[in-house]
Amino acid sequence: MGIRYAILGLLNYEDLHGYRIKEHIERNFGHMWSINYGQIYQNLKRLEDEGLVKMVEVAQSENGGPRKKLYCITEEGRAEFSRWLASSPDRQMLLRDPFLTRFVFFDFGDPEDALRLIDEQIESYERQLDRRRENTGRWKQYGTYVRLTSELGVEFNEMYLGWLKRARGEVERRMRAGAKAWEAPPKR
Amino acid sequence: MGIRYAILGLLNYEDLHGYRIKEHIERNFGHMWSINYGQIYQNLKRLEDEGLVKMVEVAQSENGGPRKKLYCITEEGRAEFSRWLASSPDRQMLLRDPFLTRFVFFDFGDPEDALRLIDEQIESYERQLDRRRENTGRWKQYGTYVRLTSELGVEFNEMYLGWLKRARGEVERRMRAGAKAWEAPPKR
DNA sequence: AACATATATGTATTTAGTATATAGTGTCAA
DNA sequence: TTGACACTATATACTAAATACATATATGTT
Repeated sequence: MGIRYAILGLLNYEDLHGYRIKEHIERNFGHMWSINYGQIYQNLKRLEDEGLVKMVEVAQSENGGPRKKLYCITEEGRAEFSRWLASSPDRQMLLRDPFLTRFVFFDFGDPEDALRLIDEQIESYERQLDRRRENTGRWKQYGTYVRLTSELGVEFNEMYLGWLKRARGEVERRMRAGAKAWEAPPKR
Repeated sequence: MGIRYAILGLLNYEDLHGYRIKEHIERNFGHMWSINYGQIYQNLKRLEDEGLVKMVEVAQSENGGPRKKLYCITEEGRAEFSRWLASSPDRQMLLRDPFLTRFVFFDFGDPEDALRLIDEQIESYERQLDRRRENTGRWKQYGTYVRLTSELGVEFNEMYLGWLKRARGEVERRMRAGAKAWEAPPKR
């Protein structure tokens, strides 16, 4: 029930259709937020059933093309969104990372594999940090809260890159020292 | 398919049953990892069907009590775990936070509500940081990778608390200045 | 003509997460 | 002594989220 309110929140800014919502989220929250069409269209349908949004089908452009369903938030929608916004979040932050899930178990793995995976992460997050910094300007127009959130994104990225590089150093030093003979388990 | 390998990973250390696995995860990863019995028992069953773990039913203790199903990793299981461990993660980090989801939209809300929610977060993360710092010692026995991961947890927590406090200051200052008259939407 | 790309929506399936049911044992207090 | 509560243990039902796949039209390119 989080996507539901994120969509409702975006509709506070302007009327949108599914495709544009995905584009918007990708562009603005793409770092920590990746969303799928399936999730969007299902949520839009349900929001409409509940009367929190209204839908009008419109042509894509003068030249035709697939028609789009433009959604606009209703008064009921705004009221429901306000209630949610002021309510205390019921859950803690959720962080799930397929890299970290592997990393924490690497005492059972080959340090060389660990180094390779770390390097992949460093490269990926360095590119991400560049993009985030480029975008900070654009986010300012949305107001204080959006700007602060984007700053959090940058700070997180910097912190994480720092940790990755430190971890890399430790793993490499430990590997060179040959501190622990790593034994491959049987492959079959 | 992440929980599956996390369970397999824990079984590398020692034989475990469902209840103990949850306890283990809660104790050691409880900050960023919360798992549910439903997920554990389903995954254990499936792992057994696939021959990656073996199960023996044993009594709980001498005094009786509900019997437990003790799971142990097989050779096939170890091989499959090794393959997974060395494979490049297919997805990016996933961060989902019901507080941040609200925060980013607070240009449509009452700053006083924002302050209240921020204060709740600060209190919660300050307690969490204390617990994490207490635990760092215990984690060291598990090796370099577990220790590094726990250090990441602490660094993340410190960074996030810093951001929360800065954000609080900005919101408060902005509110006092009355920079923007906030208008409540119709409640009904 | 064939192919890629962009716009647009939708369904099906799998995985993750939440809630709740069940059941035995031990403990402490009213 | 019984009854509430906590602890150990497993299991199922249900909801939400995430992924994969399917469809359709228009534009530009080779």
